[in-house]
Amino acid sequence: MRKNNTELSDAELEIMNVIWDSRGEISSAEILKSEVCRDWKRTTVSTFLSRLVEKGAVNVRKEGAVCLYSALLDRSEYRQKKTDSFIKSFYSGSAKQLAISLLGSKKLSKEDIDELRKMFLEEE
Amino acid sequence: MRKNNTELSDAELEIMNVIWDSRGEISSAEILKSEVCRDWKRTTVSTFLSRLVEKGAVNVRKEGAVCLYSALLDRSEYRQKKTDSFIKSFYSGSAKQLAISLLGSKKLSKEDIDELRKMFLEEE
DNA sequence: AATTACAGACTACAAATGTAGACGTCAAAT
DNA sequence: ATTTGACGTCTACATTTGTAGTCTGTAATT
Repeated sequence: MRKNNTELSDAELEIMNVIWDSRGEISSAEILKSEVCRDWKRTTVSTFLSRLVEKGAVNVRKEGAVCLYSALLDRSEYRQKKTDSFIKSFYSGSAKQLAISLLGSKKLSKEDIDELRKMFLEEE
Repeated sequence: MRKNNTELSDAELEIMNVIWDSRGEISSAEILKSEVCRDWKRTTVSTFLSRLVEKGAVNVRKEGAVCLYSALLDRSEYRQKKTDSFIKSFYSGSAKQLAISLLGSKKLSKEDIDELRKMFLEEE
């Protein structure tokens, strides 16, 4: 997996998530079948795929008439990078503020909070 | 403050943050002086401002020859919306996963973690 | 072999975005 | 009053992004 400064558009990221989820190689037919692609035409998805390849985020291998795609861009690395810039843009760079916001947002269940608290306790 | 479906570009958001930070009215001269605008030409910033007004995110009032800008878009609301979609895009919709990632990311100091743990305890 | 059904490549095009020059104007300094 | 300087508006343009049609070749079907 390489470390680069790729930037993905929203649509590209959605496709990328499908590829990442596949862990390995996935055909465009498979990708097409995924939920996220429901509202896109075949050729639209193809365009996104080509752009992902252009950007070096994805590798393509031809198997007969079909193309098989696999991720080159590292998921955690990219996620981390985007999380950092997200925090910078929306929480003045304060991860703590984001954490507080999550806590107040009702997006965490009682169990989540309980589990997280335990993790927080181990963090000493 | 209105509730709408405004979407801001990266550059627009940076300007918007300056306006939000000002709490009230701010002139373009002031905005220009801010750190984020360091690498932009005056007219570039002006363009962003116009677009923010077009999008209904910002109100403009003329005071003599100068324009004074103030936020119409609600900051917390927008932040919350973007946080939700961020979590969806990068953490499969799991706020917990994001929280865990924050914990592991070294972006929280010991004190932060301590404080957060206390907040977590109150959350029962 | 001829036909049909996919799948990949190429081309196109509008909207959004980043970037900024040119021009006009109002206010301040001379 | 004239000049200078700051600021606002308008226009422009390249790039990126979303969206997809068409053309072409291969694969499966009859």
